Amino acid sequence: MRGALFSIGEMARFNHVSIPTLRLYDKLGLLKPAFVDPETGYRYYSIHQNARLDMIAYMKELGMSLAEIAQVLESENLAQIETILARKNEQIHRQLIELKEQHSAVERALASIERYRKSPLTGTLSLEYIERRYIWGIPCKNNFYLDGLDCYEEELIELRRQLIQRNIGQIHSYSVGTSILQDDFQNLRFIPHQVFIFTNAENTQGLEATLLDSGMYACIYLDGFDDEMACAGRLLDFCREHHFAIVGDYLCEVLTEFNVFDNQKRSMFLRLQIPVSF
Amino acid sequence: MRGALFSIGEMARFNHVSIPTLRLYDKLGLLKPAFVDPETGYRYYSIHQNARLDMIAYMKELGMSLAEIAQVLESENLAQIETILARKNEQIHRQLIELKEQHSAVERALASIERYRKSPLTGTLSLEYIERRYIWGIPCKNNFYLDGLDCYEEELIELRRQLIQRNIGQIHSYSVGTSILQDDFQNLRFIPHQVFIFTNAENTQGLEATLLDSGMYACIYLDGFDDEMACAGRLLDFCREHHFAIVGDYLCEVLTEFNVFDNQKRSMFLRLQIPVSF
DNA sequence: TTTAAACTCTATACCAGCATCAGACTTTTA
DNA sequence: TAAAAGTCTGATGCTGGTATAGAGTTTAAA
Repeated sequence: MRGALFSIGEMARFNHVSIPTLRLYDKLGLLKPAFVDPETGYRYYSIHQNARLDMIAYMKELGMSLAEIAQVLESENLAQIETILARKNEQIHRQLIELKEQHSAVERALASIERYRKSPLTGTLSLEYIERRYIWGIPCKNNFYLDGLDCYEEELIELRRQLIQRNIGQIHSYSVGTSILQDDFQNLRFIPHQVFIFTNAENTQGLEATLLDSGMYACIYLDGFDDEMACAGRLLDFCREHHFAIVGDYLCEVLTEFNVFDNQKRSMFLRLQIPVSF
Repeated sequence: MRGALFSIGEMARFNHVSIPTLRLYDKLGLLKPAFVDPETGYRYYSIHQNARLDMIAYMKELGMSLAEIAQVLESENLAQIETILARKNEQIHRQLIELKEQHSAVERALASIERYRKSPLTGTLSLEYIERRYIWGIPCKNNFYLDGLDCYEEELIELRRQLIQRNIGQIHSYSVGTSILQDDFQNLRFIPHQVFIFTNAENTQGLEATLLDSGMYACIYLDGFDDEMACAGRLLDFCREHHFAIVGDYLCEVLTEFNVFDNQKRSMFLRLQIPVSF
């Protein structure tokens, strides 16, 4: 037992921490060695100091920072530990929520890629039943059909600004869309009405989201905004050929964004939609 | 619009990031400005680059590191995103489990302090009903009753080692105890039998924990190991006076450890227990 | 046109909780 | 007695930025 004193390496092994960690704790005053050789500076620890190291490890497990731990160890105040623990509890709660959101974001991202893989080819026309959705957005100030993508970006900037103002930070967790009023669309007047995010009833804290009821939609898939107007025209033709009655506004839904690979322009996969009845 | 180019400050405002962040992204190659004035070094961004910044923010929300993001942006490979996302999903899962454990550890700590507050004074004898518990431990090699606290520390080191070997790292989340065989105890032979942790059926992955059935226990509370033998003696007397039949091994349970305030010795609050029947 | 205000540049340090060196010294083992 | 293993101090790096300092640039008002 050599007088019940251990070298730093032994102490590290016993307590399953690293040597630099012990040196750090020494420097921070969390755990001073029981004895330091004044000649060589070698650190020697007593076996009793395991207890202190246990306590440090425990507090670390509770998620406390070394500074907090040092504070507690110094103040020797039980009530303060309780305060810190209560605070830590709240923090864990927040982290838990954040992590869950992250998790669902990742799931959505994976689903989105999957969906892109299985989506029909660009230009495909279809008639689909779409479940009820909610949207929240702002009116468009510019006409990006006339003035190009720059204006669309400006609308997005404004939408983001407003969302952040309402404490809905994570715009990326939602998919974006734009609309044209029914009447305008039926006459092929490409005048943007709204730019919005799709949301669900749950996460509309503070937002008065608009309900889009479930129903049949005439749809066309395409990648990129460039062909939107042409495709929208085809979609209208499609409706007329089959004598579908248009019963609502035109929607352009961004299914997946792949602006990863291009720092010049957004490249997206879109689904244009018109609600119809028969 | 000045040719659709923005200064770094404007870009930062539009996208709700800080200027240093943009500079960092530039340096890391995540987002190079569309134009850099070769004379002044001023950065100018195109409005189209919002999309790229969106994507970066999105990937950050998914919990990816900047290095990972750079990798994806460089490789331009969709399959790789999927790989990274899947990996991230696992990581989130692990973090979630960890966080939940942390949470319950904090709760236990708070409960433990509460319990300490409400525990009887040291030396109090009592007869208590204790719910069923599980323990897992190792035989004692040394007699810490004879050889002092140092030997107890050695046992703890070994217990910890074995637990870590079995992937039960967080010993601090459990409370510790020691036992003496019934026969030894009844003859006041202080020969440690086991050192163990209290656990519950759920988290005994891989451990064959021993069941301690519910029942009545004669108990005595005390703070610190120093008086354990004396108190154990009083406990035995207590049983004999009241004609309790001892029906199992003697247990010494560490209710709360306050090794915070003392780097020389552990200071604990203990409950000595003997299962009895009438 | 001048001047002041606002902006931007680079470079550096800082945060936590260590890990990982380098270069010099000490202890233990063969 | 020499070699191997251990330890010392001090510096540097990691992440995702923030916050400085000191110098230069752009923009707006006077």
